[in-house]
Parts: sequence; structure tokens; C-alpha cells
Amino acid sequence: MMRITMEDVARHVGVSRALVSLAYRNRPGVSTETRERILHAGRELGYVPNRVAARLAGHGGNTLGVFLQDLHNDLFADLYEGTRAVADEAHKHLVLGVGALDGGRDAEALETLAQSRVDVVVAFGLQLPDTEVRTIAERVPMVCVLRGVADVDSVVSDNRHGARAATEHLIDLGHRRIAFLANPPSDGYMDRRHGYMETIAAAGLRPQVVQTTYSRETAAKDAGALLDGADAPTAIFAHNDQAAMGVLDALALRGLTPGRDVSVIGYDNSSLSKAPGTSLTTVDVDGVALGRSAAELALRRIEAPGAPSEWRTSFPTLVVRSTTGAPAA
Amino acid sequence: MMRITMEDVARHVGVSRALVSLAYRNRPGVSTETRERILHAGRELGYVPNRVAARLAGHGGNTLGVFLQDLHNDLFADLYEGTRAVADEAHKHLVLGVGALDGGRDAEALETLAQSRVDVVVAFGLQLPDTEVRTIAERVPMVCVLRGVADVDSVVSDNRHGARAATEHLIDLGHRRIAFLANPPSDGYMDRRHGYMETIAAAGLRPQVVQTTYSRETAAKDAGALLDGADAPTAIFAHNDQAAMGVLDALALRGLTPGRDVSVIGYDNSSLSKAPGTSLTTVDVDGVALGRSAAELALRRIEAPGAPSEWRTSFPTLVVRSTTGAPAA
DNA sequence: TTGTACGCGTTATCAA
DNA sequence: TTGATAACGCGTACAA
Repeated sequence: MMRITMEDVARHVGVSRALVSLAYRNRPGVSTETRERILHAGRELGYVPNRVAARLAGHGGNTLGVFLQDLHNDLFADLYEGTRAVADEAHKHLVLGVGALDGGRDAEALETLAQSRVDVVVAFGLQLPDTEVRTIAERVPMVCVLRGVADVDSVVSDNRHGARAATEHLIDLGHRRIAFLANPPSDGYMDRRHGYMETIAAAGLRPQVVQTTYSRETAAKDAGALLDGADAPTAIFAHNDQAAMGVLDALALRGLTPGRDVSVIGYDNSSLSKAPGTSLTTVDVDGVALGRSAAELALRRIEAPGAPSEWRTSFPTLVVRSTTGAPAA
Repeated sequence: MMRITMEDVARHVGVSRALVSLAYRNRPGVSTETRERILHAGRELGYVPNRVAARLAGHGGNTLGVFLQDLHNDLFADLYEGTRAVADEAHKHLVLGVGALDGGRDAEALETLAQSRVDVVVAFGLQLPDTEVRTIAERVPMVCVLRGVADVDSVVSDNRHGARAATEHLIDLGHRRIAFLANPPSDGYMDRRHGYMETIAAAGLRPQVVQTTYSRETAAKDAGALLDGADAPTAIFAHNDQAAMGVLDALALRGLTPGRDVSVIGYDNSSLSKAPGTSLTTVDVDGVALGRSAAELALRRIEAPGAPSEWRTSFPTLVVRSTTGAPAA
């Protein structure tokens, strides 16, 4: 089952290899009639263009790398959707790399994308420390999404703003003991915590931060401890929807009703939050729009490699559903 | 910012390029000391191996293509996880392609993988007709997952079995009017419908099949029509969890309680079904195991390109949660 | 409009 | 253990 090459097609049609190349990329320089003959012959012979060879020979500029932190969180599906739409319009190829929930595969995935010689990497949800990100960004241009890194192109949603809105909503409902279930502290992911802290402080309330992980199970455990402890909160703001699910798990386990006994807010407006029985109050970051924005920055970066880094900030919106209400009594 | 190549590293160390190549792939033929010197110099110069060139020059055999139908459905995240685990152990690279919910990008994504010269494609959830799949599989070896195709390596979960279990569960609960909210008919995705049909027939009941799409919104609309119609069912079995979400949406809209007023069963045991407020009764296919199995078949296919095609079938299990119960009256 | 020739960065073969 | 040298399949000036 020998592989057909351009050479074979050229010979079969009786033209040069260069012409076949031009024909397949429909570039000027080939008569319409010749092109037809070439494409027809290619089809007939079962020729499949070799993208690997093309990329080696080409001068680059048409491949975006995409890093996805976690396939289990469908916020990344939205981000990808946005990026893909823009990339399609610009006729750019996408090469994917997938991380892990705990960030343990970030470096490896980025390395793979670099070795694959993508022209720029669009990274959704990196957990690598800022300094490492900057180091990598010096070798392969990067666009960080959901996470701002100084001196690196970034597309972020204002997390502090979102956290403030969420916390204020709880305060407005009358809650006084509001806990924040925080993600592990790491560069670029502290703003939700800050937004919570400053809002709580401004209201003259006592902050209560419990640090958890990115796993729903751990979040459930940590929320459980919180609920069972003395002076349990009447409202819990979780760092994201997955963690909020854990909180809901903990509530269910204790026969407590979200929104009535304890209010819960998540973050991301993932599809999980939209389940009818869940109906989680959360913060919407509009992943598709962020993904589009990121792709646009990436394209710009390809055009102007030396341009100064650019940050794009958007503002999330609070989505009030049924897991928030006035405190129980 | 000239790219450093193997040549540069070789010159810098004072050895041949071939030796650098061997050193980087830690293959025999390089003294430990020389290897150290090479790797050290590489690091110092900022050398990044060019995977594109490597794949062009190499004889293949170490790259798996992975097709993911839809990033919004986290069943595919499980499948990917399983495949990645096996690929990692075998030191194989993964190249990803992403489809679309309606199957409209299947051909394109597979074409891209073929052009990327992957050695075999592991396809999760293809919607292409059987004949087209077979045609493509002749050019690039394929392993179809969640979907059996004759003469093509396939890893499937017995959908008929799962659908029977789900339907029987509803019958055992006492339901007599059980509807099936079906996916669009297409090759390889008819077994859930068949399993439902034969179980209903065996029980002497009247089948009621309503065809919907893969979108949650459409499912909600179609389920709504069903609920509003004459002789509304007391139980609805949806072709997957996403569709079941739509059913739950429709119930919520009408103030009906799942499991009490109307029973609902989904399929996939996706994370959506596990939300505490949802707690959807569903059928678990164990995506991670399927993903592992698929990767194993893929590896086998690389080793023995000419071997006869193999099918692997596993059996799903019913997961009873709270959306199913005895009929209302 | 067409063809020639060189380069892309590796891997692999074979001889030293 | 090392070092030339030929593929690998294609892009692209440049010449015709």
C-alpha cells in the first residue's frame, strides 16, 4: 500500500510537481483546465496531501496551537468553539494539546506544541507560574486566556469584578456569614478571592476562606467540614461551578436545600449549572467570546511578531438562578 | 530569533548530527558522557526538537489520531482520558481532531488526521455513514468507538443491552406508557431504539418513539410536545443524558417533578447526570475503559496492519438514581 | 503558464 | 562508538 505522493500525481498528469502543489493550494499560476486535470488525477490515484511535509517545507504562519486545561469542564468547549470559528475564517490549522485538572501536564503539553512548531499557542487555563509562562512565551508566542500574565498577550474576564458581583448579591440578600471556597493559590488565579475579600471587608463582615482543590469530591468534603463546623456560613461562594457542585453534594448529603437553607454561587456558567434540578446561581464569562478574542490576538501576533503585548479584559455577568435566596432565619 | 537546529547543537559540541539525534531519543550508540554533553549543549542553546521534521523523516508507527465528536459532552473526556493513559504508556503521540454535535465536521476532521499522517485513527462517536467510514478506513486504519462498523476495528458498549435494562426498569416500576426520545437515525446508532422496542413489545406494551436531535433545546421542545399531547407517557427514556436534560427542562417548565410525576432515564452517566439536584437515572458505559480498550486496539493495529478487524463489546450498567419511580397514580 | 533546483530538519543506512 | 549521505514530501524562488 505505497503512499501516493505529489510526484506520482504530477507524473500521471504529465506536469511538474510544482504545478501540482500550486493546484492543490489553489494559488495563481495554474490554468483552470490544468488544475482540474490535476485534482481529478489526484482523486483518482487516492492522493492525500502530506501536511507534515507541507509544514516542514512551508514558512509557517498558518498553525495555531491550542492548549485546553481540562476536557471535563465544558467552559473549555466554549472557548475552543470561539477560537475554532475565528481560525476557520482565517484558514488556520489548529493543533491541540490537553492538560490535566491539577496543572500537572501544562509544561509537557506546551512543550509538545512548541515541538510541533505551531506559530502561536492559545492557552486556556494554564496553571504554570508566571515566570515559567514568560520563559516559554519567549520561545513560542502565547496568548493566555482566563489568566493574565504580564508581558504576554492575555484575554481575561475580570474575575475580581465577577466575585464582587457574586458576593454583593449574597450580602444584598441579607447574608452575614458568607464563606468562599477557594481554588489552590497560584499565579493568575487569585482575583476571585480578592474580589470576595474586598467586598466582604467593605461590608464590615468577617471573611471565611476555605481552600479546596479543582476536584468536585474534595470540594464536597471541604464544604461539608464548613457546614458541620461551628458558626457555619449561610452562604457559600465557590471558586467555580465544579466546586459548587461539590457544595451541592455536601448539602444534599445533609438534607439541606440550596437557596433556602444555604445559598450557593458558582462561577463559569457551565452546562452543569444549567441543569434544571440544579439551577445554580453563577457568573457567566462567555467562553465563546473569550475564545474568539484569543484567536484574534493570536492572528495579530502572527502578523506582527514584535508588537507589544496586549491584554483584553471583558466583564462577566452574574446569572441569578435558584441556589441563592434570603438566609434561613 | 533564528531557530536552533540539530546541526547547531552538533557543531557546538563537535559531533555529527546523527549522534545528536540518537542522544535526544536516548537510543543506543552514544556514550553516556557524550549524551550528557549533547543534551547540556542543547539546553544551553535553547534547542527545541522539531517534531514535524522528525515525523517526516521517520517511518511512522508512533502517532495516534484521536477524533472527538463533541467537547461539550464529557463522555468524550472520559474516552480521551482512557486513550491517553494507554498511549502514554506506549510512548505514542496523540493528534486530536474535533467534530461537531451534528456530525457535520466528521469528514473534514478525519481528512485532517489523514493528512497529518497519523498511523491510526481512534474515532469517538463518528456519525458518518458506514460505507464512508469503511472507505476512509481503507486509507488510514481506524478504530471506531461507541459505534460498530463491520470490517473496521470497533469498541462498543452494547446499547441494546443498556436500553433493555433501562426500559425493563421502567416496566418493573409499573409504567405502561413509556416513550423513547430517539436520536436521529443513522448507521450505528439504532440499537438503543431497538432495545427499547423489543422490550416494550415483549411486555405487550405500545411503543411510542419520538425522534429528536442531539441538542438539549430540541429535546426539551420534543419532550414538551409529548407531555402536552393526549395520552402522555408516565416515563420517558431519552437516547442520552443531554437529551434527558432537555426532558427535565420540559418537566420543570410544567411544574412536574421527575421521578414522581414523570420518570426519566438518560444514557451515558455523564457528569450532568450526577449533579445532586438532577440525580438522573442513566446507563453507565464506562468511557475510560472504552477509551483504554480502543487505544489497545489501535496499538495492535499498528503492530499488525493486516490483521483481521476486531470488535470489542462491553456491557453497560443501569445506574438508578432519583428520576425514576412508580407512576403517579 | 510551466519547469528546475534548492532547502526545510530529521531519521536511517552503511561504512569507518 | 562515530560520521557521511541519502531519503522523507513538499514549498518556492527563479528561470524558461
